Amino acid sequence: MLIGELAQRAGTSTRALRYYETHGLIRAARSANGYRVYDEAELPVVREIRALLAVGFGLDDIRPFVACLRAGNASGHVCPDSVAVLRRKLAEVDAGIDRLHAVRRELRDQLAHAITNREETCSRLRRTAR
Amino acid sequence: MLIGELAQRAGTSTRALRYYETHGLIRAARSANGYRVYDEAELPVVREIRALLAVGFGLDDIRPFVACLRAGNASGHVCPDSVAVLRRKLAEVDAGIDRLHAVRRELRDQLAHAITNREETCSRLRRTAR
DNA sequence: CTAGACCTTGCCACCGGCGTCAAGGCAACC
DNA sequence: GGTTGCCTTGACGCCGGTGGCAAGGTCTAG
Repeated sequence: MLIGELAQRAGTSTRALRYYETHGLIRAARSANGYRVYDEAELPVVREIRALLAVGFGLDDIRPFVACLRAGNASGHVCPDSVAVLRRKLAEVDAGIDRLHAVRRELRDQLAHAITNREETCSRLRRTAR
Repeated sequence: MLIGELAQRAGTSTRALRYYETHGLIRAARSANGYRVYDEAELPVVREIRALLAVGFGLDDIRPFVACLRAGNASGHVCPDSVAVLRRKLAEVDAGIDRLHAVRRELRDQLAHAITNREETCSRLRRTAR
């Protein structure tokens, strides 16, 4: 399988595949003319990468999942390193949610305050506009 | 007031202040030797910029708030344009929260699934490790 | 006079996951 | 042999808010 076919079957671009390779996530043999030749087993690896990227993982986070898949597991999630990353990401997401809630609260307060004070203060703006 | 003093009083760097200036957010007169000279009124403007940046606004979003402050309002939030930005940001934050909740759900499922299947699949990894 | 503490403009680096050329080689078909 | 369509490496762009450095001007205290 050449890079174009793998890209198409995995729903990504050849550019992305080369990028994953330079970062040690996928492997390719080379044919006589220098073309990358992929084993069928790379397809689930690429799909795993894409799925994890879509969830918000970085390439470094994804590495243990790939290693887990290569070790013969049906899922890349079942190995200790993967689980550790999953736990960490879950904590990060929780922190992100908390942060966004804090931001949301502040935005709501500011918005409420702005609307309450709109009448008295905007008269000044209207004078300026004239 | 020179740029160093303004930076210190606003809790930021001279580099940031020059950046804000190139993006039309703050203003400075020039002294005979070419130094930027800031009016006292720039201090609350810079503070507003910093506060909004900290909440996650981009410089473009901040512009209407600055204009509102310059129009003489005690708060930069009370003008229609600012309110529109606040509303938009609030919607964006809500969307972000929803997205993170979806990610969180998926992570929890994957984590649960990984732990459930750990025993049967990790034996294979242990064999590989030897 | 000199050291050092300001100030000036300008440009490169960063982060991350690519997109998008550029310039070229190789394969297959008409 | 020319066109088309694959492939190769390499390098720049992006986004946004800085940090940091270079090379220089300016002001002040000792």
